[in-house]
Amino acid sequence: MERTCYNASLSIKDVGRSVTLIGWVSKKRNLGSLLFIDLRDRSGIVQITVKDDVKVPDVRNEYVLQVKGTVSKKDIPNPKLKTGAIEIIAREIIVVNEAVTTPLIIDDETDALEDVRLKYRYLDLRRPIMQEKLKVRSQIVKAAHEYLDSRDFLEVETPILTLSTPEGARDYVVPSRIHHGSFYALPQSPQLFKQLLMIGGLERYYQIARCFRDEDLRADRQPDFTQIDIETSFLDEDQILTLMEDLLKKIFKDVINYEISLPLRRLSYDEALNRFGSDKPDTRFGLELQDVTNLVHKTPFALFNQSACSKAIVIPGYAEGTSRKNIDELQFEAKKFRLSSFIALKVKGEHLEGGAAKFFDDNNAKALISFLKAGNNDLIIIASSNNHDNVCFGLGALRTRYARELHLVKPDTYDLLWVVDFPLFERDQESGKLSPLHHPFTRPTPQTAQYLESDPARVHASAYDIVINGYEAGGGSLRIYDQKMQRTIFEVLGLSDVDIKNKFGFFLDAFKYGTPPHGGIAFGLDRLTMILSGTDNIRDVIAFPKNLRASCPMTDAPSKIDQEQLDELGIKIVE
RNA sequence: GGACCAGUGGUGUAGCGGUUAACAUGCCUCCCUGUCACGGAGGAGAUCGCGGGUUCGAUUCCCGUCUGGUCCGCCA
Repeated sequence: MERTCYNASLSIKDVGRSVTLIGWVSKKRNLGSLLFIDLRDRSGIVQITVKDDVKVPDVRNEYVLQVKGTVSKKDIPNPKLKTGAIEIIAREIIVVNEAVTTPLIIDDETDALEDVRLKYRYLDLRRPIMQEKLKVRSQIVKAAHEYLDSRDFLEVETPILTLSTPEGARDYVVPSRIHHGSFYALPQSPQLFKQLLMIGGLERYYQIARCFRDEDLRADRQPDFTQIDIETSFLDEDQILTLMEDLLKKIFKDVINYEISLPLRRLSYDEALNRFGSDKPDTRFGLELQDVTNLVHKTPFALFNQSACSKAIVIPGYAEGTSRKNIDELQFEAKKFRLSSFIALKVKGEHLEGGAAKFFDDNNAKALISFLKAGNNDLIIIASSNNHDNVCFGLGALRTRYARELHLVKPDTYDLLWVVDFPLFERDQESGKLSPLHHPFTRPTPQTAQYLESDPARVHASAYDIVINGYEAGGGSLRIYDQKMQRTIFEVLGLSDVDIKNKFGFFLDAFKYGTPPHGGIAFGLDRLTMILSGTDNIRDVIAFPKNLRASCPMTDAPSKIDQEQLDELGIKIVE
């Protein structure tokens, strides 16, 4: 179709030019013998002015129009529009296609709720704000391509139909027609393949990789998501982190023109947990956790003096207006984070108020207030338990909650850091079983590898997470490249010989043939896009996402399939 | 698997033991030559998610259920 240019490319410099534009009717204002049409294309909106000497067909919202006319200067510009200084005096208006009334208002300020937007996603995507987010996503990918290409990385695709492996998330599973009773799995990540590419001598690989995990969804979690997946050979941890910092720097610069200063801070897992109560801390605000175990041990309060760990956070100025009810709500909230209870104390000058204040004599109260550097009207929250991690994670959750409530985070600020030096394993609190904190291919640190069999909890991992604004935006590690060590890890994790052989036999086999030391990382493209486009909803940065029940409101997937298909696959549905 | 919140014209909300179910926006018709959130006049459009219960009477209260969202578990 004939088209001179995009709407928003026109400016005062084009006055007098004859143009042909194509777009959707965003809005019309009919003044009788004068008609204004806001014509929207991907670039933006321009005003079409139709005078009464021009024959106008029936034009309604979201009709597709081709408009021929002349660019003209407006007497009174509209400052709200990029093209506000000009208008197009129409010569001819052609209706390319008609539209019925849309179920949602196509505007950044749409009033539709999310399920309506998802059902009519193709209309939702017409909203400029949505297109902007997809543009950010595309630009991140472009920056990654450019950077990684320039550093000799090769983009390689790995299978979507692959082998189901135990552990980790639940697999999405695909039945085999040729092999009845056998199933492919969709990859939870290309982990094994990218390591095999290193063994295959590729040295530097990347992929914009689709990953699938059949777990419950969240505001920042989809079952079908995308990673910028990277693997390298012969680089040590510092070299990998440096390379990846440069990639992040380019992404932030190219996409939002934001300079991040390098090198990024590194925080050990231990420090992150103890200071911020999280393995993905948002350090744009304070409210740090402080250890008060020794201080509160002196009080005659059983919770305090019988708990191995007591930590506190101080909420500035929050004592005023904090009622019994607020605290109860918070207690309820805290229970979700395995924090069975906490103590709230209000600071009034040099005294404490609140239920547990009676356990503090003047000296202890003063000591606590001065140690925490708490001021008048601050609220002190103390969590105590024999489980150190629960205290930390629980307070960490309350910490972010208060930061949100008190607006302690400035918008458009970015906080990037590495969390490093993770434990290799974590122990399940109920079953006591060991499981890998990262994944079972993570290399133990040289200093701690010796404890693998004797005291696995003591082993640390050569692993790193990139944390941006409190989101885990990516994670990686150096990988095991020694067959014997890989087998030992599987055994420590409790895998039987049969399991090891069936699930990882091909993988372990490959290690024999000169495996290079290697390591890599995967960035969550969806989360990066969320961060750089300022949304906390992952569905906003995916063109056609699933809802919380993992179905697609537009296509109604997943769906039943007919009997013929089931028969072909040798599958019987049990009702 | 669990907790919490919500479900009322196309869309988003208000309401409340008895209403002609309100408002905004969208939609339709008419008027309007400088609008840009145009304005003016009129109009259509809702079995108040579904099922049951309490009640003389339920959109409103109770129970169940479904749907959507937020969170916990889960996400190697």
